[in-house]
Amino acid sequence: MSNKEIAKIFHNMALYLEVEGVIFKPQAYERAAMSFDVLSEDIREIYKKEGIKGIRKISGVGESMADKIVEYLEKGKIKEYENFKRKIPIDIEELIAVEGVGPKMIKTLYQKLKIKNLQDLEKAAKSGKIRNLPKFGEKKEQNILQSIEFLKRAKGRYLLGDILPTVKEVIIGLKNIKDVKEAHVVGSLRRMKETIGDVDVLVVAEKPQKVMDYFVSMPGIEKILAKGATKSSVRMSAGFDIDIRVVSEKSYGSALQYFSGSKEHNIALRKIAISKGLKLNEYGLFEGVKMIAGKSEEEIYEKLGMAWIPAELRENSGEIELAQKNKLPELIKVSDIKGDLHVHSDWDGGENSILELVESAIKMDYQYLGIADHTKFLRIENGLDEKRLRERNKEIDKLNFRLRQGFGGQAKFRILKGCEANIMVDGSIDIDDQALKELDFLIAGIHSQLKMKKKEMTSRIIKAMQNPHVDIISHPTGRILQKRDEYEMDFDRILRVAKETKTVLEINSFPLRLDLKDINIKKAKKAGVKMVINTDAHHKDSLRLMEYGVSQARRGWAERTDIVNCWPAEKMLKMLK
DNA sequence: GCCGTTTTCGGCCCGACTGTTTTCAGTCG
Repeated sequence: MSNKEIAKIFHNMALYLEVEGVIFKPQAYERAAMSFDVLSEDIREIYKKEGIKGIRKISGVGESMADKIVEYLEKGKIKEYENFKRKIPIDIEELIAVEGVGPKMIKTLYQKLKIKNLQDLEKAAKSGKIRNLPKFGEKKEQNILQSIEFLKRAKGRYLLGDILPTVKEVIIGLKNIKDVKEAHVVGSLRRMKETIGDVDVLVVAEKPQKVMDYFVSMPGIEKILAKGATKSSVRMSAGFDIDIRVVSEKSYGSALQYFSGSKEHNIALRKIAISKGLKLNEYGLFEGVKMIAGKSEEEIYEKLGMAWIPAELRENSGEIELAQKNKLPELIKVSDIKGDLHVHSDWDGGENSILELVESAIKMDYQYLGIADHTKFLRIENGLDEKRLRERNKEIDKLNFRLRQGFGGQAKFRILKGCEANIMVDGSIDIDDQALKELDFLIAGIHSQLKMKKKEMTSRIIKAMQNPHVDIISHPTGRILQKRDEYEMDFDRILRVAKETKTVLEINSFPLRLDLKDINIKKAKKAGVKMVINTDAHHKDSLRLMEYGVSQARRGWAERTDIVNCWPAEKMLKMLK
């Protein structure tokens, strides 16, 4: 997919321009990069079909950017971008990832201390050179070091949401090869972990050579790391590695099982095998030298005396014991989702009109869509005040009326009136009670003052949950993957109050958030707290991100009873305050 | 560099917070 590559180049162009101190252009490039990111059609295909005219139609792309895209598609590089890289030989992406460091600081750091990358920055900070720079001080130096520590922990891992779309295409490509019988992703990606180290793919094929030839010549490859007869490895231009292995049909199940992990799960399984006088490895399940299972995963788990276990559960955290008793949870699926309750329209900072969002939701077979625009505190997102909120509600009423007519008078699809209000420092909500009463549901979330002490932050959220209008807490722990940790808070206490006040906690599907995370979902389920899986989409195409939230819910053992947007609309609305 | 129900030029989401200042620049969302 060329979209991600082009988005990245434009994003980097924006960064270079910002370091240069150019005004307005960076935002233009950033906006275009975001368009590419959410575009459902491949830019290369658009160009093939409609030429440069089609490119110009992409939102935020004008004459100059369209030329640059064509230049990239035809020649593989953009001259102006290459010039930037030469002129400013800094790893801006790496440095900007440090929280508290922005374009201006990067410029100063380069000019005064020749800092080009994270390593240089850490060295300078550790030797106390940063504090003496103008506008810098000891505190800033400390913050930089702290932030670098966080980044280091995340290094070498990639977001599930960045990897999965590419790997899905790889699997489709492999399955298209004649005589390929099976192709499946394994490893942490199959278990849908929120971040992935590298990708492993398993293939069954008559002629492994053909598979290897195809694999090392796929689009999007940066370099071939190894090419063998049945095992190869490539690095994608997005940075991550994909390993492929061709296995025999009779060992496919055991190879799937073995390479899917987790390590802990597999160790536990092998111990069970030993206790039954058997041996389990990637080639099969053996009784002495006789292979008694291996073709499918199901037969391996069966012979080990348990039910087949969904990959998301394989962490050796109780799933094996339940599988032995045949009492595994019935995990939710994407197809169980009946609607999305956290979608931003163009009434706030979203990209699409309510109607456009609704059309996408209907295509996804949803029964309802909850519009949750920001409220007035978030000026940057053009948050709604009481007056504009009412105007928006009127539009929703009109659309609902039209929808009923379209469905012959039946309410087959409905738009729900909501908003994502802000939880202020004292736990209050940034908008009038009267306006809140007119909504179908209210989400409240924290968007400022993230660094409060544990006790204060806990009380702040608790106070919000005790508000009789607050139905849902959005992205409850506030983490941003690979950037910042959860807020300091007493999560167990928050769960108790959520249960008491019947407040629903959100599982935010945005790939950078995935908040609640798997462990917290499991805790919430255990505490009897209900959850909702939302996308937080700011664009109609982002409604598809639902898959990521569902995957984390599955990792957290969630069943249909735990997730309110798996319920029919009426039942869900009755549950909300 | 993009965009247009104030249209081919002149705008461009903007307030809060932090750390460093002694009146504000830089970052964040």
